[in-house]
Amino acid sequence: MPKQTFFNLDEDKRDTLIDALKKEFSRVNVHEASISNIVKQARIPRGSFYQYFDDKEDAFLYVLESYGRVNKAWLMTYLEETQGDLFETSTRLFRRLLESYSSTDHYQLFRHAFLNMNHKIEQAFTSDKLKDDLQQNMEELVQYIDGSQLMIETKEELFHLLKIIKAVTFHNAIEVFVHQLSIDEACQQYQLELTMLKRGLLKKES
Amino acid sequence: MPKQTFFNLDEDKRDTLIDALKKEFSRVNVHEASISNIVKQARIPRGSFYQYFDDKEDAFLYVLESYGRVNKAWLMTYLEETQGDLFETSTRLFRRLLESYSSTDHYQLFRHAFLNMNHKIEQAFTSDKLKDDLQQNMEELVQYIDGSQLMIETKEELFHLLKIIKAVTFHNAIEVFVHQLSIDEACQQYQLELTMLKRGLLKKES
DNA sequence: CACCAAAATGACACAGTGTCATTTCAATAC
DNA sequence: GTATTGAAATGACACTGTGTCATTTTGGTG
Repeated sequence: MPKQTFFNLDEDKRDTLIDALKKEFSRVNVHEASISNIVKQARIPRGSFYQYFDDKEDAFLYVLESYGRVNKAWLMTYLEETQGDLFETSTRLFRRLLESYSSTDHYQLFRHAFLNMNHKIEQAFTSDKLKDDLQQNMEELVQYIDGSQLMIETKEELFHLLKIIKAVTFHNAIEVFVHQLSIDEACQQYQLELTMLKRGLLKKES
Repeated sequence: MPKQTFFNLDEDKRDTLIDALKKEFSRVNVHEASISNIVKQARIPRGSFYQYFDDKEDAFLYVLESYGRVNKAWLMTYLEETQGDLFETSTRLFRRLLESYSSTDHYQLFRHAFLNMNHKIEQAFTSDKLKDDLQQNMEELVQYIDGSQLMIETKEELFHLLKIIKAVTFHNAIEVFVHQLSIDEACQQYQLELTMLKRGLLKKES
């Protein structure tokens, strides 16, 4: 966490600094990023940097955090917007996620943020806090889903369904961010895979 | 890639060096690892290190590579052993994967290798080389699966099924490696999720 | 034994981090 | 208007670690 001094900074100066951070962390990864570049860009003396942050890592995490909030928001939206068709919602949000990450100057950083997100969401998913949140939303959610044609009955199962969807989401997103798959293609694949999930793989006795 | 000099080294010396690399890269992550430590441990002069490797990264990738082969092997085994029940096979191999990664002195390194594996396998999955391999194995595989009770008919679908399984595998493995979930619990979850996938989520008209 | 290429060696230049003694600033008291 | 004081700013510098390179050693060959 940045030090109090950082938050005491007047807005202009802080913004300049944040911009410099984003620029440098977008240019290269954390370890190649140089504090010297940052302070040069932000036009602050070297010592000041350490007045604001513990170290490079600290600054990086701070910047990352701001994108982390996007993810949190995404997850929340996900839970809130999930009405009607769970799968349709997923596909829509998947596209939105990809597009929001793509339409930015700081692609590197976003990419990083995204890869990092896995850990974050993973944490969220395993943290007691979110489990509680889930528990609370569960009742409602289960209503929706029970109302549709899905075979989800217990909270346990819903939890695992979300986990599977998340896994598929993540892996398709990786293909976009790491392997340059086009968003359209990714969405198409994603949809296909969700359909398979929905339909299941066992042959119905006919 | 290490330089030729490295491969010319007599076995003893090379092994000592490799041990030193593993030790250092197990202790901390690549960026915290220090070449000074490595050469001290391996009792070679600093300059020699650069005779063998371009830099730290190069040495790291070399060591990682050796574990990478485990993954490749896993993937191959996966494709070969997949007979009878695809899902049963997956569960068995999932456990084997976790256990092989856990039972080692170089846990850090393994963890790293594993997280890295995602990229690797991802590459493999999107590389033309493996796609060709898959194409070749597909015909056979489709026979097996067609023979069982699964609704997989086209190569496309099989490809996506493998992708989904991989995604679920990876995410459960993460819970073990990053979030310290026990292997038994992970396997249990994994099995449950595969069952959901198999069964599908749409209510059958009854 | 002379010669040569490949490999070994370690001193050193260089880059980048984090510290710290000192200075500046701004708010409050008198 | 001036003194006081704590927070913040500043940049020189010590320190750590990387990669280079001129020099030495080694082992093989004519």
